[in-house]
Amino acid sequence: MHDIRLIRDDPAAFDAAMARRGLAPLAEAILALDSARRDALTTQQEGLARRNALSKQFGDFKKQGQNPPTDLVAELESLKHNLPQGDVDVAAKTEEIHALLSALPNRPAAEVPEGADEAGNVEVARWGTPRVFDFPPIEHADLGPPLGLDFETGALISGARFTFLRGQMARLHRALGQFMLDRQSGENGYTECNPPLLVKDEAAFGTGQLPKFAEDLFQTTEGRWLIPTAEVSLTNAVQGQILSDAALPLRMTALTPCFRSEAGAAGRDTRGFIRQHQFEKVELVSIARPEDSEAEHERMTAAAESILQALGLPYRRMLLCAGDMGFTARKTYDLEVWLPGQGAYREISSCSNCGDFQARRMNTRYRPEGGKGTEFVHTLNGSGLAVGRTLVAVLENYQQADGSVDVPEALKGYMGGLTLLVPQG
RNA sequence: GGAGAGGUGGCAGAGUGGUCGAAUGCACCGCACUCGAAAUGCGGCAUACCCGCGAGGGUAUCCAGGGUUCGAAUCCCUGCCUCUCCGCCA
Repeated sequence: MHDIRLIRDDPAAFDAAMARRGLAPLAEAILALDSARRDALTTQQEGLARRNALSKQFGDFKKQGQNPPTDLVAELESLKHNLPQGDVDVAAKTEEIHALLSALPNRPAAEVPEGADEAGNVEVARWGTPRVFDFPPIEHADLGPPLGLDFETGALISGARFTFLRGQMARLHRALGQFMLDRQSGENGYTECNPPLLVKDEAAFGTGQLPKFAEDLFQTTEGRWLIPTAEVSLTNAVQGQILSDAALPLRMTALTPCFRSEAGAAGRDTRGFIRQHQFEKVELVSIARPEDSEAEHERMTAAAESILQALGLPYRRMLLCAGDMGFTARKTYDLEVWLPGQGAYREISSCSNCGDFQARRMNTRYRPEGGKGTEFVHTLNGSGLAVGRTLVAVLENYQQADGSVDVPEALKGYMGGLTLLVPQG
């Protein structure tokens, strides 16, 4: 959500920022609405002030046992008749401008590169050396089934984009989640959380899924939304709050299932475990002071990278261009892991600084120490990491010629003695 | 799911139709006293928005939304949430 004052102060800069996202100029229309709303509001407030004053007189007459003069009564009568319409007028204009503003994406940070889509993303770092295979590495979709990655049963009971994990594969999946959560809540200093997976409209609005992206979510019959990421639950944990300066930064992590309808992704990644309706992810969320959010973003990205490094998975860090960033982000790093079976880098984590964009939607503020009043916090979120995609990366990077898969050193303590995944039947 | 109680400022907690944006206590900030601190005294201390160059003025907010009334923290309805008891249940 944008600060309307920012648009009033510099409409051209606002339009320029939206243009980077590929949007047509909007400031003029917004400001016209804003001006109409304020006119209506001022008129209404003058009416209310008049009513309050007259009501006081009315009460004074009554208290002295006198009947209020008829012209006083008449004016009150007319105010009583007219004020509700003024309310409706103001509410309608407020709603109109709110609807418009809440559907606009965040302004990209200055250092975010120009670009319309992923082709404009910039590689800023690369870690690890892809392993040299003495046999042709295969994709996880072919490698996985004999190891317990059961796409058929997933499709049987739930349909496309659902997978059933069995035996050693289920164990490896669990090990990955536990390992990541331990790492983030331990060394990396995030507080482990176990949040609700179903949330109210307000929460989905706060993190930006609503009103624009409802079709990407699953909704229960009684109206709650299944979280598409724990970002929604963790970030909204501070909705409506005024935090103390000393409490910041707030760092939270959670391992949760995530649910996505994948509307609009028809035909993409239909094979394999990359794009599922349900997947697990360790999420990182930080609530930070504005002046610290830049550094916090780097710290968070490093926390996500620490998992890839510990698992020995080569990756690169991409700085997303303006056109490829998510709705709420002002700056985003994607981590892309090397998948030798596909011969490509694939997204496995996305770490975003949302600035005060979500904080405004949630109305989350803090009291700066020594300062006056309150200020919106900055929110950040990142995957640390997506468990399913990490499973894919482990399979493809640690595969052997005979179709077995080595368990990475870092996971051995989580595997109950299992050090090698072996094809069954 | 059934029955009951309740939701007031950072916290606790008064307030049942106008004099209430709201007593009091605690916390916090400033000043005084003090070598300093504590104690004490005095003063201050909600949020958002609108008008105004400013000084300042105004509006709204006592969970939320409706309603009654000239006027609602206070009365009525609905919803949400919390607590207690019962039922069911992992």
